[in-house]
Amino acid sequence: MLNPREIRENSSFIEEGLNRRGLKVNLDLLKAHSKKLKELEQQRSNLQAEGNAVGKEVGKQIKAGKQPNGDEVALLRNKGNSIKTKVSLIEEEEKTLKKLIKEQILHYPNLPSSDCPDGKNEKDNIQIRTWGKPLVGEDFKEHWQIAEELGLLDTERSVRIAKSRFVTLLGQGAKLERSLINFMLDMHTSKGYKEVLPPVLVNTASLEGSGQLPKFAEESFRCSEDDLWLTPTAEVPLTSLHRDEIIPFENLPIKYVAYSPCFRREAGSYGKDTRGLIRLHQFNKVELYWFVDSANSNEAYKQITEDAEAILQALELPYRVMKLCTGDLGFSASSTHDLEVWLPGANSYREISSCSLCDDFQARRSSIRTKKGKQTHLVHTLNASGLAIGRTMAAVLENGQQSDGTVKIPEALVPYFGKPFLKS
RNA sequence: GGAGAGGUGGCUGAGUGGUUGAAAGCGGCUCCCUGCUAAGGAGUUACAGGAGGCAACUCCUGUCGAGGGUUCGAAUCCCUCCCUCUCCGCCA
Repeated sequence: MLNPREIRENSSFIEEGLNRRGLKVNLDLLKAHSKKLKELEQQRSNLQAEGNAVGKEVGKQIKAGKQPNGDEVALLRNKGNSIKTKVSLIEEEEKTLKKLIKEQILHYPNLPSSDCPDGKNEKDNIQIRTWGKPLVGEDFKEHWQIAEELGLLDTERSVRIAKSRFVTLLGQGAKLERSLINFMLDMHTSKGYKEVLPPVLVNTASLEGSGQLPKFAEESFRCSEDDLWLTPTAEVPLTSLHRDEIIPFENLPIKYVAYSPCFRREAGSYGKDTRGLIRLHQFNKVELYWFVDSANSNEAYKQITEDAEAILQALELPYRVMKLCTGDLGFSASSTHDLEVWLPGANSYREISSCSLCDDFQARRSSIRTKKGKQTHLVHTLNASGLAIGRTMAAVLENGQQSDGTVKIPEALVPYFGKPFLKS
């Protein structure tokens, strides 16, 4: 959430930031509303002070022996009543204004950080480094083909169970998925991340707190009978793990790693990536999440990205790191590095992790603060996929495929998978 | 699903209409005392918004699960909702 105070006092700065994201906004009206609200609040608070004094005076007089129904007390009562009427009128006005303001502010995304490159869409993203040597050639199969040939998954029967864009992993496929999850969790926990297994049904407040609501309701599955949604990413429950808390300063940074299934409706992506493991309504993901003091978030941003990259390196999967331009930035992020893994079968790089710095955007929405001395201030939050499991499996299959139809398992994964090759 | 109990500060727990943002205890912090430790003493210890001052800080308003209502005045009375706990039933 953008800072309401800043909107009031420095709206052009906010407008510029939103413009860089390609949002043409004029905050004049919002600013006027916000200023008006402050005025009303001040008026009301003055009246309330007056009313409190009247109340106290009545108490004093009755204690001093004045008749509760006597003239002097009645006069004060009248005064109290007239103040009350005025206050309730103002409160009504405040309420509508507040609602109006909140609705608008919740719809505005985070401001891009100053080092975030300007641009319209993913074509303007900037490659900042690459790792490994991409395999290039005509003969590489796509991962869904390999998976089918090796009997790792069943898409057709998954439609019977659920619908399209769901997958059932079988045999070695299921085991490969499980070994990837365990491998990633182990690697991250060994670096000081605390493992979390959160609820995957989350309430509206949680989705609002991390920025998925109110704007992206159509992207999430909702339980119609309850105030619960299927989480689209563990980022949601992890943010809300500390919602409405003041985290002791000495506890920062807090670093979590969570495995969770993720659910997305993928509205608007009909026809895209219809085969295989790339785009599903349900997929597994290991997520990294940091709560840090605002002074240390840039350093943390670098570290969390490297922690995600370490998995790709350990799995010997070539990748590149892209710095997202302002037009491609996610709603809550002020800066994002995408990790794109090389898929020789698809002959392209594919996003496998998104590492984002959210500054105080989620912290403000979720009211997550820390206290240094007597000063309470918002923390900064960061998140990174570490990694998306289905896409990692796709990458392992495509990069490890051999001419004889088997797949070589990366060495680091062998202790988890149990054998160095995948064959039918 | 049935029956009951309850939601107060970091925690335990008082408080049923009038300086109660809230007793007491525990915990935390600061200082004092003490050869060290233990014990002891004094003080301090919620959050949000706003006004004023360079600042230390001072002041105002709101907040005792949430929202309404009664009243000059509500943690305290009334209504609605939410949540938690216990017992029974059911169940992985």
